[in-house]
Amino acid sequence: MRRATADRGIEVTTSTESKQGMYDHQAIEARWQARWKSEKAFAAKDDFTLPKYYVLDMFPYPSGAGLHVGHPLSYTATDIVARYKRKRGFNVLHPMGWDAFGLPAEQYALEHGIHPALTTRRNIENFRRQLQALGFSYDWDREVNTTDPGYYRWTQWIFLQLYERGLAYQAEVPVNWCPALGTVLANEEVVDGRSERGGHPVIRRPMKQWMLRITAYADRLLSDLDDLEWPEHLKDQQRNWIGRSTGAEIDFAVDGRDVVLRVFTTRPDTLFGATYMVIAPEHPEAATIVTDAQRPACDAYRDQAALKSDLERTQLVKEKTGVFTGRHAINPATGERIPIWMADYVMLGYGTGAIMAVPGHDERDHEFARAFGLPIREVVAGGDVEQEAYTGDGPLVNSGFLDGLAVPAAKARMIEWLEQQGKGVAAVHTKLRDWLFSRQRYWGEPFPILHHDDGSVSTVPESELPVRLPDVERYEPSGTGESPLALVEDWVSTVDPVSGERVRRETHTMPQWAGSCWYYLRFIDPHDDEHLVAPEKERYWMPVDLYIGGAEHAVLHLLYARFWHKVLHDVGVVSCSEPFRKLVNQGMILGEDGEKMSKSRGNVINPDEVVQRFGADAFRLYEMFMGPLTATKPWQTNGLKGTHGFLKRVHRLFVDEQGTSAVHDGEPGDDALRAFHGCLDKVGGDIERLSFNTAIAAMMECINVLVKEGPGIPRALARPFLVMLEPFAPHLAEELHATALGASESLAWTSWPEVDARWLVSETVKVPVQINGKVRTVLDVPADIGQAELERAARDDAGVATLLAQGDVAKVVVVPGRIVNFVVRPR
RNA sequence: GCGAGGAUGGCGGAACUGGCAGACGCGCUGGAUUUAGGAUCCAGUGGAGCAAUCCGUGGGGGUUCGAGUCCCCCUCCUCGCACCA
Repeated sequence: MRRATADRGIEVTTSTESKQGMYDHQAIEARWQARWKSEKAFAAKDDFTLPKYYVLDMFPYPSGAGLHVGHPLSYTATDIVARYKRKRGFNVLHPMGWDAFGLPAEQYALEHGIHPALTTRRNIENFRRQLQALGFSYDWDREVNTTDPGYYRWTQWIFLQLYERGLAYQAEVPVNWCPALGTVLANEEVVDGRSERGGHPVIRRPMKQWMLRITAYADRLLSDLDDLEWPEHLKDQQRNWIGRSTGAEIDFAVDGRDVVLRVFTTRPDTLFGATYMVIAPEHPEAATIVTDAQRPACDAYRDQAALKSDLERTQLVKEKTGVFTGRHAINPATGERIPIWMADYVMLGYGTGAIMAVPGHDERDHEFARAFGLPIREVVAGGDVEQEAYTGDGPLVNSGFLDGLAVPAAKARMIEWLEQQGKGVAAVHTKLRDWLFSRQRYWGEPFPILHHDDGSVSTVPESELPVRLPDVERYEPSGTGESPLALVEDWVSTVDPVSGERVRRETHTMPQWAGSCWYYLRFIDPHDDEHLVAPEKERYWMPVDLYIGGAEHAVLHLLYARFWHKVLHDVGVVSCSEPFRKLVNQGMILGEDGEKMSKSRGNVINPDEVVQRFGADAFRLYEMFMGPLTATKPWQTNGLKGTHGFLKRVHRLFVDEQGTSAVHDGEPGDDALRAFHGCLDKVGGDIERLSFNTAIAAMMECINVLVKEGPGIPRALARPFLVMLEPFAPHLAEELHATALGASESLAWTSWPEVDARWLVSETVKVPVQINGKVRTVLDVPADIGQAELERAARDDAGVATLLAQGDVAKVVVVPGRIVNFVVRPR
C-alpha cells in the first residue's frame, strides 16, 4: 500500500511536467487500472455480518470480434451501482466471467483449422484486456470460464442431479434439425423456422435426443414470476412462452373403428357446437382413421405437409387447407356423427394433435368450415355465427343441459358432466415443451453418461467428474447427426468404473445454455472443489440483487436458469427459489446512421479507438449520458466531446495550468453549497433508480456553478465531489483525490457523502403568475409564503394589476410555492 | 391479427404526485484569445415577428383555473408472439 503510494507520487510528477496540468486520460487510466489490479481493490469479502449486494452482468460470449459498444452499456451501469453500493456500506459482489462454449468458436475452428480452446483463450484475453481498460470494478479473482474442466465438472454434476430426479431422459422425438449447422436446436433457438444464430433453415426430423423435463416445472416457473422485480413485458414473454391454458380433454369415439380420438379444448362449453373434427397430418392414429378411399389423398396431403418447413407452415400459409379422412366420430354430447378432417392448421406438438372444431365460436374453425362448406352451429348467443366466429361471453343455446348458462358456468358444468360420463377430464396444457438438451457438436460439455452393450444407460459417478472433452484433430459434424466426438474412439470406448464393463460414452454435448444456467452461483465460491457453492456463502450472497442484460435472453437463458435454479433448490443446493430478484434489460445502441450496428453496414464503433481518443471515463460517461439505460438509441461520436469536456472542466477545477492543486481553504459560497448538495441528493437518488443520464446532467450543472465560483474548488466540497463522481468516472476521481488532495487511500470503499438538507431548500422560490393559464410574470417570493400573502404579492405586481383591471376576476387558484392563476372574464 | 412500448427543437434527450415545456449535452451563430486549432473562455440558440405578441410536445376531440402528463378516437414507428385448440 505505502509502496504503491510512493510510486504513484513519482509518476504523477513526471506526468505533470510533460503535460503541464492537462487532463491526460491515458496516463491517469493506466495508472489506476494497474493499482486496482495489484491491490485487488474490489475483492468481495466473505464477511457475512455485512449487508450484501450482488450485482451481476450477463457474462459475455468472448467472440473474436472483441467488445462492441453494447457490452459496456450494461457493464458501466452495473459498475456505477457496484461502486455506489460500496460507498453505502454494502459488501458488494461484482464478478465477471466467460460463456465460452458454443458454435461460433467451433465454426471458426472449422474455417481456420485452429482449436476452439486456443481461439477461446485468445478471445478471453482480449475481452479481459478491453474490460479492464474500462476500469470496471470486478473482483477478478472470481472470474469463471464455462469451458474450464473445473467449472464444467459442476455443470455435469447438475446434469446428474437432473438425471437422478428423472428430469433428464432420452427420447426419439421430431427435432429442429439445422442442416447448415449440423445440429439440432431447441425450440427457443428457432425463430420463424430459422436458426436463431445464423438464420439457417431448420427442418423437422425424428432423432434420439437428451431432453430435460422443464415442463414438470411449468407451474412454478409461471407462478413465481409474480413476485419478481422484472420488466412486466419480459414476464409476459415468459408467461406467453409457457402458455398455460386450462380446459378439458374429451374423448370422441370413431365410428366403425375401435379407437378414441382425444382432443384438448379450452372451450368444453361449446361441445354441442362441435360439428367436425380435425387431426394433425402426423397424428399417430391417422392410419387407422383414414378410409381406403381417402388414403391416397390423405397420404399426399401428409407428405406435402412434411415437406413444408416450419416457416412455410406457420408464416406463409394463410389459406386453410385440409382433406376429409372419410371417417366420422361421435360427438359425445349430441350423439351426432361428425366428419373427421386432416389439416395442417392443427399441430401435433400442441395438445393432443387433434381438435373438436367449433366453427361458430373459433375463428380458425370458422375459416376452415367456410372453406370446405362444413356446418356452423351457434351455441353461445351474442354474435352472428354465419358472419364470423363469436368468441365472447353470452348465454348458451342449442346445448341441452347447458342452455341459459354463461360461458364460465357452462365450462364447469360440462367438465362435471364429462367426468360423470367418463368421456372427459379437466386438463391443463402448456405450450412449453421439454427442453431439447443435446447437440451434435464438439465444443460443449460432454454428458456424464455411459452406454452399455445391452442398451442400458448409466451415469459416471460424481467422484469421476469431470468427463473431460478430448482433444481432437477434426471438429466437422458428420452430417448424419453423429457428434464429432463419436470419431474419437479411444475416448468413446471406456470402462464403467462401477461395473467394470466396457462401455461407450455419450457423444452428444450439452447446449451453450448449460454453462450459463448456473454461473451466478459459481461466482459466489469459484474455487471450491468440494461444493458447487458452499452453503453458507450461498445463503449469504443469493439471490442476485440486480441483474442486467439483453432482452434477447427473455425466454432462453432466463427461463433455463430459473428452471435449473428451482431444481437446485429442490436438491438443497440453493436456499432461494428464484435466482434474480431484480432484472433490467439495457437498450440497444444503434449505429450513427440509426441502423443496427453490423459489419456489413460498416457502422460498427470500436470501443478501443474511442477509449484511446477520449479515455475510458469519458466513454463510460457518454454511454450513460446517451439516454435512459433501457432505451434504444443511436451512437454519436460527437457526443463524447461533451462528456470529455466535462471531465476536462472537472480536472481544471482541481488542478491549475501549472499542474498544481487548485483546492483552496476558502469557505464555499451559498450558491456552491446549494448546487453541490442539490446535485448530491439527485445523483444518489438517480443511481438507485438507474437514471444515470440525469445524474450526469446534474453533475454537469453542478460543475458549471462551481466553475463560476472558481478558480479552484473549496476544500470542503472537493473530496465529497470526487466521491460522488467516482462511480461514473473512477480514474479521474481517484487521480484528483490522490494528486490535488494528496490522499493515499483509494476512493473504492469510502463513504458516500451526507447530503446537508439545509442546502436543499432555498429561502426564495420563483412562482409563475398566470392569467387565464398564460404566464404573465414570475415572482420571487419567500419559500414559506402563505396562500393569502402570495395572492397579494401577485396582485401587487404592476403588470398583473393592469391586466386584472381589464376584466372581472372570476376565480383565483393559488398553490403556495407553485403557481398563481387568475381566471379573468373580459368586461 | 394479438400483446407491450414509443412519437417532445437541427440531433440525443429532460420535465417527481397535472403547475414557467425544451434541464444537460451535441450541433449551430456571434465574440474574446491564439501562429494555428477538431484547444480554451464568454454570449446566444423551439418557430414566426422590428416589436408588443402569437404559435408550439404525432393528428383530432374531451376533462380541468391549468394537460407533454389524465380520458376517448386516429396515424406512424420499435419490439415480442404468431393457426397454442
